[in-house]
Amino acid sequence: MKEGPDIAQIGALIGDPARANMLAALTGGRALTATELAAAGGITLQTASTHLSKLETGGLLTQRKQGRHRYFTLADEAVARLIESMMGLAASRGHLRHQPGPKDPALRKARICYDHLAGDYGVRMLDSLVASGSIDAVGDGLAVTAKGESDLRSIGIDIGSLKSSRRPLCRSCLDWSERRAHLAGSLGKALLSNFMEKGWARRMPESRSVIFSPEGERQFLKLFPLET
Amino acid sequence: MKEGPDIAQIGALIGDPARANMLAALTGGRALTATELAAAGGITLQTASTHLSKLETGGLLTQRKQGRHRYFTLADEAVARLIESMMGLAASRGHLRHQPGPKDPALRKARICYDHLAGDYGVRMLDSLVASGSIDAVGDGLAVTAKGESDLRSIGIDIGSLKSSRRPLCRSCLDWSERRAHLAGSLGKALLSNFMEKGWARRMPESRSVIFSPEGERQFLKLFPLET
DNA sequence: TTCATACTTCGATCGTAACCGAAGCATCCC
DNA sequence: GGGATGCTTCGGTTACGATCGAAGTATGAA
Repeated sequence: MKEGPDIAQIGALIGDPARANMLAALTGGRALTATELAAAGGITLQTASTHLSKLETGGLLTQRKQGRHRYFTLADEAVARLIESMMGLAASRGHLRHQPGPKDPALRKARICYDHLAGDYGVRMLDSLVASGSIDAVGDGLAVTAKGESDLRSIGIDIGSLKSSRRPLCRSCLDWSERRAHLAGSLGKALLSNFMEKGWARRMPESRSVIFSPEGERQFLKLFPLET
Repeated sequence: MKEGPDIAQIGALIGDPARANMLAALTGGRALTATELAAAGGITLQTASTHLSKLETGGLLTQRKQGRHRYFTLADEAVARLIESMMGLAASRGHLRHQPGPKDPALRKARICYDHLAGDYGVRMLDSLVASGSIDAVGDGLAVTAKGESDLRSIGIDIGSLKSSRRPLCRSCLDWSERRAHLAGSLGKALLSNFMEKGWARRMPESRSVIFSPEGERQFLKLFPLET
């Protein structure tokens, strides 16, 4: 029975609460320093340091020195997907870190998932893109249609240049709060940065929440209507 | 930073080597007894018992009493997917339980992944189905075409009845040995059972290996040719 | 009933790893 | 240079959980 890859190492790395919290914080997509991650994990800097080196040698994180800071990121999009899918499973099994509180609503409405939009608004956006025929949903897979390509160009997104990257253009990502798919991949990322550049939305510091301005919200809801 | 689902619980469950081995064994899709799982985990029956109850209350396993036996299965296809994707990640990070040994080749060639065919043959089958136009690959998603529906019917698989199940018809599943996608979902399952009913292939006891008979292998390779 | 098998629960041991205080480097600023 | 900040390494404590022996419960067989 000693065959195949070793799941236990990765499981154990994620299995420690402090480390899990740090990883969850990094799902926000931002590179964070050791000190910030220590706070996220609820531990002292020394302890965080050893945890971080374990996560790095385990291949889940990469670090980048910048001056006297050390910035940590998830090693890979694959890691981000694993974390998100574990969140999905955990949510479906009722393993919650706390009961839904007052801070949750904003998070459920719109938040960052690695580098794209998640939560109610993320799900709505994908639904709307599919309903309008901009994106073709086949099974689990997503593809931009010709109509979608021109529609998206009109709001300032060039599909052609996105296609050239090695990263998949569209990918569906299971949303742990909505339990439905939202849009990941390079297009998901491009859309979110587009909103932020236009000033429609901005990130909250120290959190994964995404806040829409009143005008941005109006535009967003108009651009991605819900058909009833 | 106390927001969202608790990954650590699930990670910790998978993080113990004995439990990880038991879960990996269950990825074979068979229901296994506590005694068999104890052997798979390399531990005594008492220890296995406590592990199994933890896994069950954690929502990763379900058990079914049958006489004086207790049969355990993965709770869900979602759990199976998580385990497989962790295997993929572990393999890509070089976390191997042992160096490739003499027993590996059969496993790399064809093995069970929950309930469908994986390994070299699994990847080949999907490639061939896509190349022949039986399956449409859009991004990560897969869909059966009209041609595929009739082709598959001719080998004894009724897509119509599969569609009625709640489970997705096609799903791509990342193969940890080939690092490419193979076919999962109810169609993947149906194809494998079709091969076994025809006597083309059978499972090895105590292992995830799938062994093709000489005639079965001939037929399989003819049915799913590799275009060069 | 008696015995055997399959499994669980109890109790105790033991190892490992998480943790923090303190000290040690490295980098930046003045 | 001196002093601050960011992080790592060391050492020692502590706590949790994995482990197994032994005893207990349930099911089946004789």
